[in-house]
Amino acid sequence: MGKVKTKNKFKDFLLTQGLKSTNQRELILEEFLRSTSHLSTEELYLRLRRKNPRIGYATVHRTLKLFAECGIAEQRHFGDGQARYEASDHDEHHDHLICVTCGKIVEFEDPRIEELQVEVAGGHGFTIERHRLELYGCCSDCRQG
Amino acid sequence: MGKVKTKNKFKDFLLTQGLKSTNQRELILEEFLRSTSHLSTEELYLRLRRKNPRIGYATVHRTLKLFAECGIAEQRHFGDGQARYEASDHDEHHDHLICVTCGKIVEFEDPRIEELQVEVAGGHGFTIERHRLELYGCCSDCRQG
DNA sequence: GTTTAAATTGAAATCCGTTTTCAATTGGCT
DNA sequence: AGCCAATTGAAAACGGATTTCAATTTAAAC
Repeated sequence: MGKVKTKNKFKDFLLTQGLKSTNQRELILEEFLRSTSHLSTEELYLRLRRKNPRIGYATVHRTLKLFAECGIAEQRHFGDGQARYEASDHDEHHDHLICVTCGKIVEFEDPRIEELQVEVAGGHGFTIERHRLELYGCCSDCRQG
Repeated sequence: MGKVKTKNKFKDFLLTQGLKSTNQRELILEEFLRSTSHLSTEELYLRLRRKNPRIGYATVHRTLKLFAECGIAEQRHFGDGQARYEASDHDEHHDHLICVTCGKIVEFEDPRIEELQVEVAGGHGFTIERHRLELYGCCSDCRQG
């Protein structure tokens, strides 16, 4: 989803929910979209502080939750105890490869795996609502390739 | 792995690490093995309290970490913010189906998925060290089947 | 069986990310 | 401009994990 489209979606969301457009919300969305994804609240907060010291952690936190609620961002957990947010492409789901050495996060998608998941779940009488697949390992850079 | 074997493994671990065999550690392992897996520290602590009020949360916490270190238990996170521990079968890895309605946790294993994971990771230059696959959905009981 | 040094215990304190509180400020309507 | 509700940010509260520390227990030495 393009940046402009995302911004419009957020604006619409605010309108329909009776919420207000504020300078902070615009700045936070701007920075969120500018940055490489998978940012923690803390990281985004620090980036914003550099440019505009008059912005509070609580506001960043609340705004990220709004993004998630509105559907333009998704919350993730990669086991380091921090919540991270990524811009959501929305229609297409993807999974993650995480380098345990440098922390790099790569997104991937594989329909064959998805299909098998549905099959396996069905075999246990489950219908899948969502899933989480994370592969932890070592990237080529860190294997001195 | 049988209970007796597991207990021996833990005893060996304590010996080789210069740690001590204590009544608490025995009680905790006993209860851990008795219970259905995927217990949180809190849950295990409460169960132990019922039978023996003279056992502290900190000790349960520390002992579970010892179990993990020793290889007889594995720590898991299913997104409710609590760490859970399950007895490890060790050689064979498995993944989880989680019912979002009743919380039931079912283990499964699928070599075809594992294989595809290795393939996909390789395609991105990654070697896999471990992975996490969780399918969240609704079980047949909860679909009033 | 005593002694002794080191490990263990549990209550309470601390940590750390998340979330809430609340008085002051701001947005957006009339 | 004036009003009311939403928003903000600093600080407090929260919740699970972890550590501290004095008292206790273990097990090896005597």
